[in-house]
Amino acid sequence: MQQSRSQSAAPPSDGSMDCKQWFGTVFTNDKAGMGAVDKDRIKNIVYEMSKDSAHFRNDLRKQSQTEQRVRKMKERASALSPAEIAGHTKAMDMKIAALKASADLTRTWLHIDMDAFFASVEELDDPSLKDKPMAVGGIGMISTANYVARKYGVRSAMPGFIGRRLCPQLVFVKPCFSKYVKVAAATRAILADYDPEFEAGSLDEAYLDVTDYCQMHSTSGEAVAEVIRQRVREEVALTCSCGIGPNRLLAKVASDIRKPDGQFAIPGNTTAITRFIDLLPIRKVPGIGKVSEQVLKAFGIETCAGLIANRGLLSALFSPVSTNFFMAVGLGIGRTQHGEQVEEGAVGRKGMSCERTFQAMGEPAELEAKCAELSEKLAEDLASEGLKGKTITLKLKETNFEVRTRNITLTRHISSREDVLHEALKLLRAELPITIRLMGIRMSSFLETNTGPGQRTLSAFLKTDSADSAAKPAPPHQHGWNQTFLDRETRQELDEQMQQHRLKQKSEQQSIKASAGMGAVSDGHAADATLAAPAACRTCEETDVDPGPQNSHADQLGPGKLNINAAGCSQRPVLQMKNALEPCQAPEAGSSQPLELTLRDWQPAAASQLARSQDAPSDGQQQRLQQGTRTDLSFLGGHNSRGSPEQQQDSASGGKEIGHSFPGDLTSCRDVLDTADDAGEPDLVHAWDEEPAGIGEMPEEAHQSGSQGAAAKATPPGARTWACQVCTFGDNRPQILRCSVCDAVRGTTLDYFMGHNAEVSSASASQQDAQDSAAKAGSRSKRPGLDATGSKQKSILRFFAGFEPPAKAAESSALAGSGNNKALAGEQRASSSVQTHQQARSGGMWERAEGGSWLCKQCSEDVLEKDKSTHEDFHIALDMSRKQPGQAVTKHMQRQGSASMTQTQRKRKVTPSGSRAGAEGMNKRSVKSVAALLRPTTM
DNA sequence: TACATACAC
DNA sequence: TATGGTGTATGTA
Ligand SMILES: Nc1ccn([C@H]2C[C@H](O)[C@@H](COP(=O)(O)OP(=O)(O)OP(=O)(O)O)O2)c(=O)n1
Ligand SMILES: [Mg+2]
Ligand SMILES: [Mg+2]
Ligand SMILES: [Mg+2]
Repeated sequence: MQQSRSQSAAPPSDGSMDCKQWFGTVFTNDKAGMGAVDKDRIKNIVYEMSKDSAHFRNDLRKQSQTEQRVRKMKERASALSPAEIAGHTKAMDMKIAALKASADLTRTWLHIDMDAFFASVEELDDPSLKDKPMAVGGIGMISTANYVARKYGVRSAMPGFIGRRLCPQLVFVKPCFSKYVKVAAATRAILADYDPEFEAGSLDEAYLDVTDYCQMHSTSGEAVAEVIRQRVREEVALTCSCGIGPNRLLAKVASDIRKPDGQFAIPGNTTAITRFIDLLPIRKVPGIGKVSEQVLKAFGIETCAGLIANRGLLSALFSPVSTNFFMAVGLGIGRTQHGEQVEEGAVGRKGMSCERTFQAMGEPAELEAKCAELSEKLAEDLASEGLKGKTITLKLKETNFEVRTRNITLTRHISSREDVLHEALKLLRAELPITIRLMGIRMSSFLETNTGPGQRTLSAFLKTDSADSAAKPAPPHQHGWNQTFLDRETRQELDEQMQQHRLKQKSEQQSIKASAGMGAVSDGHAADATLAAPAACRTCEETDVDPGPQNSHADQLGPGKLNINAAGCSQRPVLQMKNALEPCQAPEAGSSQPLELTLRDWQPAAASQLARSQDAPSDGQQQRLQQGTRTDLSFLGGHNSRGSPEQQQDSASGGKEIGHSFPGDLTSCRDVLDTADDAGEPDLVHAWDEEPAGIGEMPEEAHQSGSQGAAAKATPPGARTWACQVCTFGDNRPQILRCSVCDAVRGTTLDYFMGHNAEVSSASASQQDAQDSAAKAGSRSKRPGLDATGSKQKSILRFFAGFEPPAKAAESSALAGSGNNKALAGEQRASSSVQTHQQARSGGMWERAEGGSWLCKQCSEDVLEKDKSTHEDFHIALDMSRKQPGQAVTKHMQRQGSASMTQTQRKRKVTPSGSRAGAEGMNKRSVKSVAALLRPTTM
């Protein structure tokens, strides 16, 4: 059948092009802020600087492969008979009909994406960068650039030296993930007010289903977007862009249209959707990247209308998965549900890896040493999550940039450094001799621990148990369980238990609340009386509560709920970095310092309160802090870098929706769409590139609160910080914390961590712990709006991967990733609960036992040195569950009054953004990245 | 299961 | 001189 719609006229080409011409597409494709750039100039500069490099030759190699692929497809296409095409078209018509029938246009989704995120955060620290072209990264790699720099063609993933050539005045700033994580946390705290179940796609973006919110408040998605952007501007001092649409795909694509600092809505009617999607360049679709774009263009498909118009051809040439994806995209249909939550004890991730780029090496001894380093690091990460896998993959990138992966699947699951190294070395030796610039090790095929079908889970046990008696469930150790409790699996169960406990308490408390009013609040305060002055909490009570969010999430996290935030309930934002960071680690090489983040404070009232607090630094102090920090880190310039975390996200699977049947028959779905109803004619503006508006200015006062003690507390060299396992485990959890007392949703993992770091003096290690653990996740795979799968990811972060040795300057990689948890581990500290935690940890809870182990004074358990931290976390969690019978929260107090926050979200399966799976209701998501960004710009 | 690719941030 | 790190999905064998 004929396509009723015509694709944009793109002369089908043979897919090949002149070398230079093709290369010109590198870094010149559409990107926000690049509308006015001189693409030819960029093309020439990039080409000239790259043409003799190994990297460029690798690009050519890949390009020729793509061309080859296109040639084959063309051959197949020309061999198709008209009948075959007709058959495929018919099939697609049916598929389209099914998609339409299952489409749900009644939801309202928002996709929020921060503008030039890393760069904007750096501008907060140093406002003088605002009007200068600036890039976050290093001479080796740029993570992102501010909009001023984008005018010169500088952009993400571009080598710094090319950026510098494009713009000689380009200022380089090393990435500092911890700052980005904090800012992201602050932003998310705001988002949670509109959809407590929002899904973070990465550190800088999130999907919100505001359907319920809109209904409840009789408002529209656009209005909500305006409010959110305004709040982000005021409370976080950054601008973001928002896309509003009936599904995730459309919201995601829309968020890029008015960027920066803008929003764009696609109404939920077929007319509007069709108009929008038809003209949308395919490359704008998440999941369609450089290669897919090139292939599709070879068939004359440049905009999404072409996906439908050429449905028969696409069906004949592409796999069903891709074809379905293309049809959904062409119809503007995407997921309309949040990702599904990960089952309790299930291993969410599919794999975990560690890789590093370094100066080329080929010496076996060196290679093996590198392998050992990676094994160690990976083993640590695996241990941090209690994972054991049986497939080890060794990744080698030759000096010509060709990548080789070799893997082996064992019959048993392993996790130790020794075992990992042993297997990795075998894989490595089989490849010798070889000279490489990168090595990586990945573990996958994880052992699913717990919760087997026939296995009775601890939570189930407790549930039953507690249900039978009025007594609160006894803490695990009181049940006579031994130290196996400290194992990760067991901890997961403990987590469940805590959740159940909390749930129960919550319901109890709610009834109490109903009859006693503030009683609960008082109780909460009382619990922590020693730490804080309740007075400050008063303001909280006025905070209005959003019922929805609350009950849906308050209990998710188990123990995690601690509170955090030192600032006091009245101060909204969580951030307050005051004590923040202590760098979790050592000096990173070059990264801009973590401490600076001055997260602002929010409202005037809060500001005044802050001013009073002893921690609140004056503006002057703050500046000094910042400067100091910078200076301190300057020495980094050289070698290692380390990274920090970023964040992650999730997604889930799609479900089916309710049907919308369209009139008529589908022979020509497109026609149906065309004539389909609808009112509201949105004026869709297809102005993909807006002029870069500058980044929003912030009110001076927004820069007040700050970190104060931060700088002061430098972590002693060699000091190692530990992440609170209790709070950490459950990766992927979105980090929102809700104050059980006042219901304010503010904190985040960061805040969280703020209070949980404890230093362990000596200890070995690498401080990378923190970073490492941070998030690693971030994957992406599926086509964003649509995907379907769901896997989880962790998040991660780490960064600074950089170069090692010889190169004096290392670069670090910062990347973006998503992930949340651990990453931050080391960073901050907050005032309140922090102390509690620190006491728990460091305080005299340990006594030397014979044999080198330790005796826990609280439970008399004999614990090994390596398990101390976990054990401490166990007590913390226990403590919390007891104190807070009422609800999720644990405390609400603190010195100047802090709010207790309860973590709100839980992990979800993550479907990468570009997954093609599940055409209609797919899910997906996550990310991360890092960057090598850091090489010193010294050159 | 093994490997390479594509994609996302 | 110089081009990142982590993760998921997909296609093919
Ligand atoms: N290849 C990439 C892409 C992105 N990032 C990091 C830096 C970005 O600031 C952040 C968010 O990515 P975005 O794609 O959202 O880009 P920006 O936020 O920088 O810019 P925009 O205003 O276009 O959203 O992720 C990265 O490290 N490496
Ligand atoms: Mg962004
Ligand atoms: Mg983004
Ligand atoms: Mg795309």
